[in-house]
Amino acid sequence: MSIDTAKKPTRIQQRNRHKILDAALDVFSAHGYRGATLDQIAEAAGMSKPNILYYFSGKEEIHVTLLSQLMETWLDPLVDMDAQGDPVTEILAYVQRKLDMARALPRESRLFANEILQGAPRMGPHLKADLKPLFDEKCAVVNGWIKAGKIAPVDAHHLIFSIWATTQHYADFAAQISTLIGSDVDAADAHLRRLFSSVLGVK
Amino acid sequence: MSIDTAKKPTRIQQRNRHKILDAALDVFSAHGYRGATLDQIAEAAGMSKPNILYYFSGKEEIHVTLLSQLMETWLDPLVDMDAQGDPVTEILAYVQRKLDMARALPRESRLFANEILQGAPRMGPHLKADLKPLFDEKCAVVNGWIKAGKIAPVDAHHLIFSIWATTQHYADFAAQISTLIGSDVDAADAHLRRLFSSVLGVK
DNA sequence: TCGCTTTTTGACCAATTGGTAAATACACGA
DNA sequence: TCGTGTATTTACCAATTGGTCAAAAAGCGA
Repeated sequence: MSIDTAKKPTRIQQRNRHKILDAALDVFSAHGYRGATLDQIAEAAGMSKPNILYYFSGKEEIHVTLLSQLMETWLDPLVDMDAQGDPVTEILAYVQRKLDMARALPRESRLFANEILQGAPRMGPHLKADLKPLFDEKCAVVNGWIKAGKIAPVDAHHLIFSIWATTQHYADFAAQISTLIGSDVDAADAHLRRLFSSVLGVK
Repeated sequence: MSIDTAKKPTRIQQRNRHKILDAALDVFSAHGYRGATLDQIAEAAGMSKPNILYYFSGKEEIHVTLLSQLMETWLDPLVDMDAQGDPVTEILAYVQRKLDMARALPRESRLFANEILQGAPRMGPHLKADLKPLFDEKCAVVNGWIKAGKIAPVDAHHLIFSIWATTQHYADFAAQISTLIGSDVDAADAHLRRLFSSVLGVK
């Protein structure tokens, strides 16, 4: 019986699919979609290539599965930004959550960056369907805070872009950063806190 | 006679090498090193694959040539930051130059981002040899400005990282940005000016 | 233990890839 | 116009790649 016919997955299936996805995340995030090979993934997973293809219908399905899973956790920090909370606190907490996530999940960050760099060929729909509504909603929240005089009049779109750029930079450009400075973890936190609190109008 | 034996290059050689590098920049920046194929480059250049290999010894040499050429122009905006000028003016002008460059040379930005994302396998030496000294020098300049009380006490390292991240983001993540907002060019300029001037202590 | 399903593998394949060899077409100074 | 080095192409190759198939192995309920 084929695997995807809506039966409850075996414990072996769960474990192996997870092993494959973890190995694939290593390989895809390091080499990009085209640069990754099924043989690399198979070796990293400690399984044979045909066995990989027993659990996934092909290379692309593995990649798409990773991107879909990623999209969920990737949006969480922004989802949690609360329109009812204190604006500056909320925004700075969002920055911190993004930074923590980039540090905890650097492979996911690079997988995402790779996909976007290449024009989001496999994630365009996801961006429009999942990210855009959330982005618009939170921009509206920020603009509401501005109109209420709670924060300085920044451009909401570009404020969020700046937060994404500066936080993900530490994961995506780690190779560059590590050749320029020894890892200086707390300094990044403090710097970004200072950067964004000052633009929001905190004295 | 082989090409690289230190004879002056023919006009045809110059033109074709340039055509190849331009085509390769298209392909490499869109697909990454491993994802790019010589056939794609050949087609984009309007030449046959063996003819490409008549001008370059292989795929890797094309890529390395592009990265070397890029490194020069890539550092220019930072080189021009003048320790003798007005600190805030100098830093904001640097931000603007980086932003202009990301807009004028998005392919180069993505080529660079691709290389760093994958751990800088072909550019590690360049980073240490060219980028690091310049980076250290300019960090010292910024720290000098801070000690002189000319700007607020920011972390020089992370300030520069933030400038790189926010400016290059517009080139590297263009696919994402264009699905979230219609291109809003001037707003990015104004936003980054506000962001960095506020953190530098400008009221 | 038996019998059936799930899981795993070794052998294989067609397409693509980076690269080569040799022959041909071309430019251009004498 | 001719001859020599330059430029280009056609035909090809070995290695790699994503993927298939049938057979073997391993689980597992009865």
